[in-house]
Amino acid sequence: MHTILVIDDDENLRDTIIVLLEQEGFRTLAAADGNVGLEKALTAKPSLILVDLRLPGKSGVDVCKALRSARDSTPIIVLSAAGDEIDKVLLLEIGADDYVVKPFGTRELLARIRAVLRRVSPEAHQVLSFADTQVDLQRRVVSRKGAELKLTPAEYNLLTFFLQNPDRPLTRDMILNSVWGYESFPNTRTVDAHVVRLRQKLEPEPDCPRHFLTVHGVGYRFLP
Amino acid sequence: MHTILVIDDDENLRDTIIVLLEQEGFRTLAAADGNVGLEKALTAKPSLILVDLRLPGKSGVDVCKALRSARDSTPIIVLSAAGDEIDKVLLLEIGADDYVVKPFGTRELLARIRAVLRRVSPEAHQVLSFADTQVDLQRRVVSRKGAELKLTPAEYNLLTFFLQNPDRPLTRDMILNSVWGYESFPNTRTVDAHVVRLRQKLEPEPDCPRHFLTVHGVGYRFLP
DNA sequence: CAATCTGTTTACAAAATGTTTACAGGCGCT
DNA sequence: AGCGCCTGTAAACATTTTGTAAACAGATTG
Repeated sequence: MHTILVIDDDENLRDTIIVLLEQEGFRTLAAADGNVGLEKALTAKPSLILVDLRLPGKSGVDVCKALRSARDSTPIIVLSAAGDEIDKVLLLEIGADDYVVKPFGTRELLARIRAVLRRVSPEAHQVLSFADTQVDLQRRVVSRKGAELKLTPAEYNLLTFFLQNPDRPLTRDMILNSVWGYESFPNTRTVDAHVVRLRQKLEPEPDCPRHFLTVHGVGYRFLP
Repeated sequence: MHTILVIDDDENLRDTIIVLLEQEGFRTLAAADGNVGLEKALTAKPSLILVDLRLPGKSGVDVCKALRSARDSTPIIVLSAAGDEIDKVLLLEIGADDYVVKPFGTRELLARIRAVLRRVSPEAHQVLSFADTQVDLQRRVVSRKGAELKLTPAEYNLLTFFLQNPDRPLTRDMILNSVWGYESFPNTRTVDAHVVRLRQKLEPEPDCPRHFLTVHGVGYRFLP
């Protein structure tokens, strides 16, 4: 999970951003001025830094320069007020990765953050595999013997749930709650139907399952 | 496609640059010291060389001199640490084409690389292609089997977004954010309509898409 | 070995999702 | 203003997915 450091002296804006980021599942750190910000940046090793250009104490530019000359390459997105003369070349030279002009929309900010994070920490393709099957969780692609398989959303969700809970008997209720969620109340037979579909697509011999096992009287168990 | 050789003894920086370049579609080669670098430069014929000034063994200056005296005219961009006295005259004399001072931003580096490559091989626009279609990102021109295709701005933007994110399911929201921007809030159906238009203009068989694939329940996926 | 319980499979209709077409407003151009 | 092209939306249509029921199969128990 990513931690994002927000350095801005405007308490109101800072809190707004913090709340937004936490809603989106980021961990956050905050600093009200450049010195504190720089210290947190160096000690807490955030994944990304949002820094205001104008700050009491050290300016945003100073923070960037200090970080980069400490050979720290944490990605930085600069926030700049509408009035500020934005010298793009300067920003790039001090090692900023992107900038956003205030006032900015939440979607814009999030999109820029995600874009920078994606660019910096590329494709740590987490690929789970069992037998001759690979599941690429990032790309949402399942392949067997090199050939891509088409899974429906429900099938894919069920499969990832099995993959995350291998080797353990799972009751139909546990599966329903985790895969379908607490809001929907489908019949427990639904689980069976989908297990059948998974077996047909993923088991070498669908009639004699070797991975999606039945635990009589209990539920199912996935064996990698 | 261009191959870029990176000669730098700082493993961290080297890897960062390599990853960046590969994300941008360059092939890469790496070397940690001047001797290895020189050898790779001569044997692998890269399109461009990034070389640190200070290197163990042969310095960056030595590498340049050696290359040029071997009548090799591969363009060279010199990387220099912030503290280094940069003697521009020296750089020009040894045949460097540009230099970048550390710490530099990723965008700056890419811009310089593209500028040098463009200067050296002016014909070589950055052209992405898939199947029998070429997309010239500089000229914003799309052609198929030599004939120019007329795309509207929205279609072109959508196409380039797909080209830059191949092989990965993209949700309608991601597409909206990236292509339409953060300010506008069009209906997600809008994406569908434009995908249809792209398919009609670019797919050999628009009813049986082979490149702009639907991922049911998720969004779309572009397959080169 | 029947009776009973549990799991499997098939088929199907409802729901969700995606495609296509048509169209009206917007924008630039003459 | 008039024209034409681009675009977003809506509505009709098509397809895929999915939950359920019912028939079937296998396991368990007394």
